[in-house]
Amino acid sequence: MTKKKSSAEGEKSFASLKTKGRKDRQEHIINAAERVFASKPFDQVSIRDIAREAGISHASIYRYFPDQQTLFVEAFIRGGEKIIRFIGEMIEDDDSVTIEKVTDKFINFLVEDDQYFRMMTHFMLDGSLGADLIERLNATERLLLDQLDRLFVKLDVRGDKRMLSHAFFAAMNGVLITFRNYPGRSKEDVALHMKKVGRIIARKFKA
Amino acid sequence: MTKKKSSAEGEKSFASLKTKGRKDRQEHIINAAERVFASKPFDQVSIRDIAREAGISHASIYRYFPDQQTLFVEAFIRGGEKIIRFIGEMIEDDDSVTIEKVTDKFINFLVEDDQYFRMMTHFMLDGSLGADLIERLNATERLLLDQLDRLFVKLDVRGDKRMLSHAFFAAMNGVLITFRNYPGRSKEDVALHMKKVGRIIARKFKA
DNA sequence: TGTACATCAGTGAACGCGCGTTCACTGATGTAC
DNA sequence: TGTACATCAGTGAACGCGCGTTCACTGATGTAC
Repeated sequence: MTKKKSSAEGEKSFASLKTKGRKDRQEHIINAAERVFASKPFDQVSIRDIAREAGISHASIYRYFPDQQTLFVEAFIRGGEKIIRFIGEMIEDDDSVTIEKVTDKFINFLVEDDQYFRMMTHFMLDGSLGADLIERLNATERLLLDQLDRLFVKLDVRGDKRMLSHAFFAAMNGVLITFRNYPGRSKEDVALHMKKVGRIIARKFKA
Repeated sequence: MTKKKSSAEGEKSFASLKTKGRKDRQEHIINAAERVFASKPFDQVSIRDIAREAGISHASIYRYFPDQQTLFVEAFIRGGEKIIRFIGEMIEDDDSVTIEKVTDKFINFLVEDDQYFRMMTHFMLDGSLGADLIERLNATERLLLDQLDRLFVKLDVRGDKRMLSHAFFAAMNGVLITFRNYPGRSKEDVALHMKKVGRIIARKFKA
Protein backbone atom coordinates (compact mmCIF):
# COMPACT_ATOMS: atom_id res chain seq x y z
CA MET A 1 0.00 0.00 0.00
CA THR A 2 2.46 2.63 -1.13
CA LYS A 3 0.44 5.85 -1.18
CA LYS A 4 -0.38 5.78 -4.94
CA LYS A 5 2.33 7.21 -7.21
CA SER A 6 2.54 3.70 -8.59
CA SER A 7 1.57 5.26 -11.87
CA ALA A 8 4.90 6.98 -11.98
CA GLU A 9 6.76 3.75 -12.58
CA GLY A 10 7.13 3.19 -16.25
CA GLU A 11 4.25 5.47 -17.13
CA LYS A 12 4.49 9.12 -18.05
CA SER A 13 2.50 11.41 -15.77
CA PHE A 14 -0.89 12.48 -16.99
CA ALA A 15 -0.04 16.16 -16.93
CA SER A 16 2.95 15.68 -19.23
CA LEU A 17 0.61 14.26 -21.80
CA LYS A 18 -1.46 17.40 -21.95
CA THR A 19 0.24 18.67 -25.03
CA LYS A 20 -0.05 15.31 -26.74
CA GLY A 21 -3.12 14.00 -28.40
CA ARG A 22 -6.37 12.93 -26.90
CA LYS A 23 -5.64 9.36 -28.02
CA ASP A 24 -2.50 9.27 -25.89
CA ARG A 25 -4.39 10.34 -22.83
CA GLN A 26 -7.03 7.73 -23.49
CA GLU A 27 -4.27 5.16 -23.78
CA HIS A 28 -2.79 6.36 -20.50
CA ILE A 29 -6.12 5.65 -18.77
CA ILE A 30 -6.43 2.22 -20.35
CA ASN A 31 -2.93 1.35 -19.19
CA ALA A 32 -3.84 2.41 -15.68
CA ALA A 33 -6.96 0.27 -15.91
CA GLU A 34 -4.91 -2.75 -16.95
CA ARG A 35 -2.71 -2.31 -13.91
CA VAL A 36 -5.68 -2.08 -11.58
CA PHE A 37 -7.28 -5.16 -13.10
CA ALA A 38 -4.02 -6.99 -12.47
CA SER A 39 -4.22 -6.14 -8.81
CA LYS A 40 -7.75 -7.09 -7.76
CA PRO A 41 -10.82 -9.08 -8.83
CA PHE A 42 -12.75 -7.73 -11.76
CA ASP A 43 -15.92 -6.79 -9.96
CA GLN A 44 -14.02 -4.90 -7.30
CA VAL A 45 -12.47 -2.52 -9.79
CA SER A 46 -14.11 0.90 -9.76
CA ILE A 47 -13.79 4.02 -11.85
CA ARG A 48 -12.31 5.66 -8.76
CA ASP A 49 -9.56 3.00 -8.56
CA ILE A 50 -8.56 3.54 -12.15
CA ALA A 51 -8.59 7.32 -11.80
CA ARG A 52 -6.35 7.07 -8.73
CA GLU A 53 -3.94 4.79 -10.60
CA ALA A 54 -3.91 7.17 -13.57
CA GLY A 55 -3.33 10.13 -11.28
CA ILE A 56 -6.47 12.04 -12.23
CA SER A 57 -9.87 12.79 -10.79
CA HIS A 58 -12.52 10.15 -11.32
CA ALA A 59 -14.71 12.71 -13.04
CA SER A 60 -12.06 13.10 -15.73
CA ILE A 61 -12.53 9.52 -16.87
CA TYR A 62 -15.82 10.61 -18.36
CA ARG A 63 -14.06 13.05 -20.66
CA TYR A 64 -12.54 10.05 -22.40
CA PHE A 65 -15.04 7.22 -22.07
CA PRO A 66 -18.82 7.42 -22.18
CA ASP A 67 -19.22 4.91 -19.38
CA GLN A 68 -17.57 2.24 -17.29
CA GLN A 69 -18.41 -0.68 -19.56
CA THR A 70 -16.76 0.86 -22.58
CA LEU A 71 -13.54 1.51 -20.68
CA PHE A 72 -13.53 -2.03 -19.29
CA VAL A 73 -14.03 -3.60 -22.69
CA GLU A 74 -11.32 -1.42 -24.18
CA ALA A 75 -8.89 -2.45 -21.45
CA PHE A 76 -9.65 -6.11 -22.02
CA ILE A 77 -9.15 -5.86 -25.76
CA ARG A 78 -5.60 -4.64 -25.15
CA GLY A 79 -4.99 -7.86 -23.26
CA GLY A 80 -6.60 -9.95 -25.95
CA GLU A 81 -4.31 -8.42 -28.54
CA LYS A 82 -1.32 -9.40 -26.42
CA ILE A 83 -2.42 -13.03 -26.33
CA ILE A 84 -3.04 -13.07 -30.05
CA ARG A 85 0.38 -11.61 -30.83
CA PHE A 86 1.96 -14.05 -28.44
CA ILE A 87 0.28 -17.13 -29.92
CA GLY A 88 0.77 -15.85 -33.44
CA GLU A 89 4.50 -15.42 -32.99
CA MET A 90 4.84 -18.87 -31.52
CA ILE A 91 3.14 -20.47 -34.47
CA GLU A 92 5.10 -18.43 -36.96
CA ASP A 93 8.58 -18.50 -35.45
CA ASP A 94 8.80 -22.07 -34.20
CA ASP A 95 8.98 -24.57 -37.03
CA SER A 96 8.77 -27.49 -34.65
CA VAL A 97 5.68 -26.06 -32.91
CA THR A 98 3.26 -28.63 -31.47
CA ILE A 99 -0.20 -28.48 -29.97
CA GLU A 100 1.28 -29.35 -26.61
CA LYS A 101 3.66 -26.40 -26.79
CA VAL A 102 0.86 -24.01 -27.64
CA THR A 103 -1.25 -25.44 -24.84
CA ASP A 104 1.54 -24.99 -22.32
CA LYS A 105 2.26 -21.42 -23.38
CA PHE A 106 -1.40 -20.49 -23.53
CA ILE A 107 -2.02 -21.77 -20.02
CA ASN A 108 1.18 -20.22 -18.75
CA PHE A 109 0.31 -16.83 -20.16
CA LEU A 110 -3.18 -16.76 -18.69
CA VAL A 111 -2.08 -18.08 -15.32
CA GLU A 112 0.70 -15.52 -15.06
CA ASP A 113 -1.28 -12.51 -16.26
CA ASP A 114 -4.42 -13.85 -14.84
CA GLN A 115 -6.37 -10.61 -15.06
CA TYR A 116 -6.97 -11.20 -18.77
CA PHE A 117 -8.56 -14.52 -18.09
CA ARG A 118 -10.73 -13.05 -15.37
CA MET A 119 -11.83 -10.28 -17.69
CA MET A 120 -12.49 -12.68 -20.52
CA THR A 121 -14.70 -14.93 -18.45
CA HIS A 122 -16.45 -11.94 -17.00
CA PHE A 123 -17.42 -10.71 -20.45
CA MET A 124 -18.34 -14.20 -21.60
CA LEU A 125 -20.77 -14.45 -18.72
CA ASP A 126 -22.07 -10.90 -18.72
CA GLY A 127 -25.36 -10.74 -20.55
CA SER A 128 -25.82 -7.00 -20.21
CA LEU A 129 -23.31 -5.84 -22.80
CA GLY A 130 -24.47 -3.64 -25.64
CA ALA A 131 -24.40 -5.13 -29.13
CA ASP A 132 -21.53 -2.90 -30.25
CA LEU A 133 -19.32 -3.95 -27.34
CA ILE A 134 -20.13 -7.63 -27.88
CA GLU A 135 -19.12 -7.19 -31.49
CA ARG A 136 -15.81 -5.60 -30.45
CA LEU A 137 -15.11 -8.53 -28.16
CA ASN A 138 -15.99 -11.05 -30.80
CA ALA A 139 -13.82 -9.44 -33.42
CA THR A 140 -10.93 -10.01 -31.02
CA GLU A 141 -11.95 -13.60 -30.37
CA ARG A 142 -12.08 -14.25 -34.11
CA LEU A 143 -8.52 -13.00 -34.48
CA LEU A 144 -7.41 -15.51 -31.88
CA LEU A 145 -9.28 -18.31 -33.62
CA ASP A 146 -7.59 -17.30 -36.87
CA GLN A 147 -4.24 -17.96 -35.24
CA LEU A 148 -5.37 -21.40 -34.09
CA ASP A 149 -6.64 -22.14 -37.59
CA ARG A 150 -3.15 -21.44 -38.85
CA LEU A 151 -1.74 -23.83 -36.28
CA PHE A 152 -4.01 -26.68 -37.36
CA VAL A 153 -3.22 -25.99 -41.00
CA LYS A 154 0.50 -25.95 -40.30
CA LEU A 155 0.28 -29.23 -38.41
CA ASP A 156 -1.96 -30.67 -41.08
CA VAL A 157 -4.60 -31.90 -38.64
CA ARG A 158 -7.55 -33.56 -40.31
CA GLY A 159 -11.04 -32.04 -40.06
CA ASP A 160 -12.77 -28.67 -40.27
CA LYS A 161 -10.06 -26.28 -39.07
CA ARG A 162 -12.42 -23.65 -37.71
CA MET A 163 -14.32 -26.19 -35.67
CA LEU A 164 -11.08 -27.59 -34.32
CA SER A 165 -10.09 -24.08 -33.26
CA HIS A 166 -13.42 -23.59 -31.54
CA ALA A 167 -13.10 -26.91 -29.74
CA PHE A 168 -9.49 -26.36 -28.72
CA PHE A 169 -10.04 -22.80 -27.53
CA ALA A 170 -13.10 -23.82 -25.55
CA ALA A 171 -11.32 -26.77 -23.95
CA MET A 172 -8.38 -24.58 -22.87
CA ASN A 173 -10.74 -22.02 -21.36
CA GLY A 174 -12.43 -24.84 -19.51
CA VAL A 175 -9.17 -26.06 -18.03
CA LEU A 176 -8.34 -22.55 -16.89
CA ILE A 177 -11.66 -21.92 -15.23
CA THR A 178 -12.23 -25.36 -13.75
CA PHE A 179 -9.00 -25.65 -11.78
CA ARG A 180 -8.59 -22.02 -10.83
CA ASN A 181 -9.65 -22.44 -7.26
CA TYR A 182 -8.19 -25.89 -6.73
CA PRO A 183 -8.25 -25.88 -2.96
CA GLY A 184 -5.11 -26.10 -0.92
CA ARG A 185 -2.72 -25.84 -3.86
CA SER A 186 -0.14 -23.21 -4.54
CA LYS A 187 -0.32 -21.21 -7.73
CA GLU A 188 2.51 -23.34 -9.11
CA ASP A 189 0.78 -26.61 -8.34
CA VAL A 190 -2.41 -25.33 -9.93
CA ALA A 191 -0.50 -24.34 -13.07
CA LEU A 192 1.12 -27.75 -13.19
CA HIS A 193 -2.20 -29.53 -12.91
CA MET A 194 -3.71 -27.32 -15.61
CA LYS A 195 -0.86 -28.11 -17.95
CA LYS A 196 -1.15 -31.81 -17.21
CA VAL A 197 -4.87 -31.81 -18.00
CA GLY A 198 -4.29 -29.45 -20.91
CA ARG A 199 -1.74 -31.81 -22.40
CA ILE A 200 -4.12 -34.76 -22.14
CA ILE A 201 -6.63 -32.81 -24.20
CA ALA A 202 -3.99 -31.42 -26.56
CA ARG A 203 -2.75 -34.88 -27.46
CA LYS A 204 -6.26 -35.81 -28.53
CA PHE A 205 -6.15 -32.98 -31.06
CA LYS A 206 -3.24 -34.43 -32.96
CA ALA A 207 -3.62 -35.37 -36.62
CA MET B 1 -43.57 -8.83 -13.78
CA THR B 2 -46.47 -10.40 -11.90
CA LYS B 3 -46.52 -8.60 -8.56
CA LYS B 4 -44.58 -11.27 -6.62
CA LYS B 5 -46.68 -14.08 -5.14
CA SER B 6 -44.63 -16.29 -7.42
CA SER B 7 -43.60 -18.12 -4.31
CA ALA B 8 -47.13 -19.41 -3.94
CA GLU B 9 -46.82 -21.60 -7.01
CA GLY B 10 -45.65 -24.99 -5.99
CA GLU B 11 -44.13 -23.79 -2.74
CA LYS B 12 -45.85 -23.83 0.63
CA SER B 13 -46.13 -20.43 2.26
CA PHE B 14 -43.53 -19.55 4.82
CA ALA B 15 -46.07 -19.07 7.58
CA SER B 16 -47.47 -22.57 7.14
CA LEU B 17 -44.02 -23.91 7.85
CA LYS B 18 -43.87 -22.30 11.25
CA THR B 19 -44.81 -25.43 13.05
CA LYS B 20 -42.37 -27.52 11.06
CA GLY B 21 -38.71 -27.71 11.72
CA ARG B 22 -36.05 -25.13 11.29
CA LYS B 23 -34.49 -27.24 8.52
CA ASP B 24 -37.69 -27.00 6.47
CA ARG B 25 -37.74 -23.25 6.72
CA GLN B 26 -34.09 -23.12 5.70
CA GLU B 27 -34.94 -25.28 2.73
CA HIS B 28 -37.81 -22.98 1.85
CA ILE B 29 -35.38 -20.05 1.66
CA ILE B 30 -32.91 -22.01 -0.45
CA ASN B 31 -35.68 -22.96 -2.86
CA ALA B 32 -36.64 -19.31 -3.15
CA ALA B 33 -33.00 -18.46 -3.79
CA GLU B 34 -32.81 -21.02 -6.58
CA ARG B 35 -35.83 -19.44 -8.24
CA VAL B 36 -34.33 -15.97 -8.02
CA PHE B 37 -31.01 -17.17 -9.43
CA ALA B 38 -32.95 -18.64 -12.34
CA SER B 39 -34.46 -15.27 -13.10
CA LYS B 40 -31.50 -12.88 -13.15
CA PRO B 41 -27.69 -12.72 -13.36
CA PHE B 42 -25.81 -13.94 -10.33
CA ASP B 43 -24.33 -10.65 -9.22
CA GLN B 44 -27.68 -8.92 -9.39
CA VAL B 45 -29.26 -11.24 -6.86
CA SER B 46 -29.62 -9.64 -3.44
CA ILE B 47 -30.72 -10.83 -0.04
CA ARG B 48 -33.74 -8.59 -0.48
CA ASP B 49 -34.72 -10.38 -3.71
CA ILE B 50 -34.58 -13.77 -2.08
CA ALA B 51 -36.55 -12.60 0.95
CA ARG B 52 -39.26 -11.17 -1.33
CA GLU B 53 -39.44 -14.44 -3.25
CA ALA B 54 -39.63 -16.42 -0.01
CA GLY B 55 -42.32 -14.11 1.32
CA ILE B 56 -40.41 -12.94 4.37
CA SER B 57 -38.52 -9.88 5.55
CA HIS B 58 -34.93 -9.63 4.44
CA ALA B 59 -33.85 -9.43 8.06
CA SER B 60 -35.27 -12.90 8.63
CA ILE B 61 -32.75 -14.44 6.27
CA TYR B 62 -30.15 -13.84 8.93
CA ARG B 63 -32.00 -16.09 11.37
CA TYR B 64 -31.16 -18.98 9.05
CA PHE B 65 -27.88 -18.13 7.38
CA PRO B 66 -24.90 -16.34 8.88
CA ASP B 67 -24.29 -14.34 5.73
CA GLN B 68 -24.98 -13.98 2.04
CA GLN B 69 -22.12 -16.15 0.82
CA THR B 70 -23.19 -19.15 2.84
CA LEU B 71 -26.73 -18.98 1.49
CA PHE B 72 -25.47 -18.61 -2.08
CA VAL B 73 -23.16 -21.60 -1.79
CA GLU B 74 -25.91 -23.68 -0.24
CA ALA B 75 -28.27 -22.80 -3.09
CA PHE B 76 -25.67 -23.73 -5.65
CA ILE B 77 -24.94 -27.08 -4.06
CA ARG B 78 -28.59 -28.02 -4.48
CA GLY B 79 -28.14 -27.44 -8.18
CA GLY B 80 -24.93 -29.39 -8.27
CA GLU B 81 -26.64 -32.35 -6.67
CA LYS B 82 -29.28 -32.26 -9.39
CA ILE B 83 -26.65 -32.45 -12.11
CA ILE B 84 -24.88 -35.30 -10.37
CA ARG B 85 -28.08 -37.29 -9.95
CA PHE B 86 -28.98 -36.60 -13.56
CA ILE B 87 -25.63 -37.73 -14.96
CA GLY B 88 -25.47 -40.65 -12.57
CA GLU B 89 -28.84 -42.01 -13.64
CA MET B 90 -27.93 -41.70 -17.29
CA ILE B 91 -24.77 -43.73 -16.82
CA GLU B 92 -26.52 -46.33 -14.73
CA ASP B 93 -29.81 -46.77 -16.59
CA ASP B 94 -28.66 -46.62 -20.19
CA ASP B 95 -26.64 -49.64 -21.17
CA SER B 96 -25.84 -48.18 -24.56
CA VAL B 97 -24.61 -44.90 -23.05
CA THR B 98 -21.88 -43.10 -25.00
CA ILE B 99 -19.68 -40.12 -24.33
CA GLU B 100 -21.58 -38.20 -26.98
CA LYS B 101 -24.87 -38.84 -25.21
CA VAL B 102 -23.49 -37.65 -21.89
CA THR B 103 -22.04 -34.58 -23.58
CA ASP B 104 -25.36 -33.71 -25.18
CA LYS B 105 -27.31 -34.14 -21.98
CA PHE B 106 -24.77 -32.29 -19.91
CA ILE B 107 -24.82 -29.33 -22.26
CA ASN B 108 -28.59 -29.45 -22.55
CA PHE B 109 -29.07 -29.43 -18.82
CA LEU B 110 -26.78 -26.50 -18.21
CA VAL B 111 -28.15 -24.48 -21.11
CA GLU B 112 -31.73 -25.04 -19.99
CA ASP B 113 -31.21 -24.41 -16.29
CA ASP B 114 -28.48 -21.99 -16.96
CA GLN B 115 -28.42 -20.48 -13.48
CA TYR B 116 -26.42 -23.46 -12.21
CA PHE B 117 -23.74 -22.85 -14.76
CA ARG B 118 -23.63 -19.16 -13.94
CA MET B 119 -23.32 -19.95 -10.27
CA MET B 120 -20.66 -22.56 -10.86
CA THR B 121 -18.47 -20.25 -12.90
CA HIS B 122 -19.01 -17.49 -10.39
CA PHE B 123 -17.68 -19.64 -7.58
CA MET B 124 -14.85 -20.96 -9.72
CA LEU B 125 -13.73 -17.38 -10.32
CA ASP B 126 -14.42 -15.95 -6.90
CA GLY B 127 -11.24 -15.84 -4.88
CA SER B 128 -12.83 -14.49 -1.72
CA LEU B 129 -14.55 -17.64 -0.50
CA GLY B 130 -13.76 -18.97 2.93
CA ALA B 131 -11.90 -22.27 3.14
CA ASP B 132 -14.93 -24.12 4.51
CA LEU B 133 -17.16 -23.01 1.66
CA ILE B 134 -14.52 -23.88 -0.94
CA GLU B 135 -14.33 -27.32 0.60
CA ARG B 136 -18.13 -27.72 0.38
CA LEU B 137 -18.02 -26.78 -3.28
CA ASN B 138 -15.19 -29.15 -3.99
CA ALA B 139 -16.86 -32.04 -2.28
CA THR B 140 -19.71 -31.56 -4.74
CA GLU B 141 -17.35 -31.33 -7.69
CA ARG B 142 -15.67 -34.57 -6.62
CA LEU B 143 -19.02 -36.35 -6.61
CA LEU B 144 -19.56 -35.26 -10.19
CA LEU B 145 -16.10 -36.44 -11.19
CA ASP B 146 -16.87 -39.78 -9.54
CA GLN B 147 -19.81 -40.20 -11.91
CA LEU B 148 -17.60 -39.45 -14.90
CA ASP B 149 -15.02 -41.95 -13.63
CA ARG B 150 -17.76 -44.57 -13.68
CA LEU B 151 -18.59 -43.60 -17.25
CA PHE B 152 -15.02 -44.05 -18.43
CA VAL B 153 -14.77 -47.37 -16.59
CA LYS B 154 -18.02 -48.59 -18.10
CA LEU B 155 -16.88 -47.60 -21.58
CA ASP B 156 -13.48 -49.11 -20.94
CA VAL B 157 -11.57 -46.04 -22.11
CA ARG B 158 -7.82 -46.38 -21.79
CA GLY B 159 -5.85 -44.12 -19.45
CA ASP B 160 -6.02 -42.69 -15.94
CA LYS B 161 -9.77 -42.47 -15.34
CA ARG B 162 -9.60 -39.56 -12.92
CA MET B 163 -7.50 -37.50 -15.27
CA LEU B 164 -9.89 -38.26 -18.10
CA SER B 165 -12.76 -37.05 -15.94
CA HIS B 166 -10.88 -33.87 -15.12
CA ALA B 167 -10.13 -33.25 -18.78
CA PHE B 168 -13.64 -34.04 -19.96
CA PHE B 169 -15.34 -31.96 -17.27
CA ALA B 170 -13.04 -29.03 -17.95
CA ALA B 171 -13.57 -29.22 -21.69
CA MET B 172 -17.36 -29.24 -21.29
CA ASN B 173 -17.22 -26.24 -18.98
CA GLY B 174 -15.11 -24.51 -21.57
CA VAL B 175 -17.63 -25.12 -24.31
CA LEU B 176 -20.40 -23.76 -22.13
CA ILE B 177 -18.58 -20.61 -21.17
CA THR B 178 -16.94 -19.86 -24.51
CA PHE B 179 -20.07 -19.85 -26.66
CA ARG B 180 -22.49 -18.43 -24.14
CA ASN B 181 -22.63 -14.98 -25.65
CA TYR B 182 -22.30 -16.04 -29.26
CA PRO B 183 -23.52 -12.82 -30.83
CA GLY B 184 -26.62 -12.68 -32.93
CA ARG B 185 -27.69 -16.26 -32.28
CA SER B 186 -30.83 -17.52 -30.65
CA LYS B 187 -30.60 -19.65 -27.54
CA GLU B 188 -31.38 -22.68 -29.70
CA ASP B 189 -28.63 -21.92 -32.20
CA VAL B 190 -26.16 -21.43 -29.39
CA ALA B 191 -27.12 -24.77 -27.86
CA LEU B 192 -26.72 -26.45 -31.25
CA HIS B 193 -23.28 -24.99 -31.73
CA MET B 194 -22.24 -26.02 -28.23
CA LYS B 195 -23.35 -29.57 -28.87
CA LYS B 196 -21.57 -29.64 -32.18
CA VAL B 197 -18.31 -28.49 -30.61
CA GLY B 198 -18.96 -30.69 -27.60
CA ARG B 199 -19.35 -33.74 -29.82
CA ILE B 200 -16.08 -33.00 -31.61
CA ILE B 201 -14.33 -33.08 -28.26
CA ALA B 202 -16.35 -36.05 -26.98
CA ARG B 203 -15.35 -38.20 -29.94
CA LYS B 204 -11.71 -37.59 -29.08
CA PHE B 205 -12.32 -39.12 -25.67
CA LYS B 206 -13.33 -42.49 -27.09
CA ALA B 207 -11.35 -45.61 -26.22
C1' DT C 1 -57.20 -25.15 34.36
C1' DG C 2 -54.91 -20.75 34.95
C1' DT C 3 -50.89 -17.88 35.40
C1' DA C 4 -46.15 -16.29 35.04
C1' DC C 5 -42.26 -16.60 32.54
C1' DA C 6 -38.82 -17.86 28.92
C1' DT C 7 -37.84 -18.57 24.26
C1' DC C 8 -37.34 -17.30 19.82
C1' DA C 9 -39.12 -16.37 14.87
C1' DG C 10 -40.09 -12.43 12.55
C1' DT C 11 -39.83 -7.50 11.48
C1' DG C 12 -39.33 -2.29 9.94
C1' DA C 13 -36.15 1.04 10.40
C1' DA C 14 -31.77 2.46 10.33
C1' DC C 15 -26.59 2.35 9.63
C1' DG C 16 -22.74 2.89 6.93
C1' DC C 17 -20.76 2.20 2.72
C1' DG C 18 -19.16 2.58 -2.03
C1' DC C 19 -20.62 3.01 -6.34
C1' DG C 20 -21.48 5.32 -11.32
C1' DT C 21 -22.51 9.44 -12.95
C1' DT C 22 -23.48 14.55 -13.32
C1' DC C 23 -22.84 19.41 -12.44
C1' DA C 24 -21.14 23.92 -12.13
C1' DC C 25 -16.99 25.84 -12.01
C1' DT C 26 -11.73 26.97 -12.80
C1' DG C 27 -8.04 27.92 -15.42
C1' DA C 28 -4.91 27.00 -19.11
C1' DT C 29 -4.28 27.17 -24.09
C1' DG C 30 -5.24 28.53 -28.87
C1' DT C 31 -7.12 31.90 -32.19
C1' DA C 32 -8.53 36.28 -34.46
C1' DC C 33 -7.68 40.82 -35.16
C1' DT D 1 2.95 42.54 -29.79
C1' DG D 2 -1.24 42.96 -27.13
C1' DT D 3 -6.03 42.09 -26.21
C1' DA D 4 -10.52 39.82 -26.26
C1' DC D 5 -12.70 35.77 -26.75
C1' DA D 6 -13.67 30.73 -27.39
C1' DT D 7 -12.57 26.16 -26.28
C1' DC D 8 -12.09 22.49 -23.49
C1' DA D 9 -9.42 19.41 -20.03
C1' DG D 10 -9.77 18.86 -15.38
C1' DT D 11 -12.01 18.98 -10.88
C1' DG D 12 -14.45 18.62 -5.99
C1' DA D 13 -18.76 18.21 -4.45
C1' DA D 14 -22.97 16.31 -4.70
C1' DC D 15 -26.83 13.15 -6.21
C1' DG D 16 -29.27 9.11 -5.91
C1' DC D 17 -29.08 4.43 -5.39
C1' DG D 18 -28.97 -0.28 -3.62
C1' DC D 19 -26.55 -3.08 -0.94
C1' DG D 20 -25.33 -6.35 3.40
C1' DT D 21 -25.99 -6.28 7.90
C1' DT D 22 -27.61 -4.96 12.67
C1' DC D 23 -30.79 -3.44 16.16
C1' DA D 24 -34.48 -2.97 19.23
C1' DC D 25 -38.79 -4.45 19.41
C1' DT D 26 -43.34 -7.42 18.91
C1' DG D 27 -45.91 -11.21 19.58
C1' DA D 28 -46.78 -16.05 19.32
C1' DT D 29 -45.74 -20.49 21.38
C1' DG D 30 -44.04 -23.72 24.88
C1' DT D 31 -43.07 -24.79 29.77
C1' DA D 32 -43.31 -24.98 34.89
C1' DC D 33 -45.98 -24.89 38.74
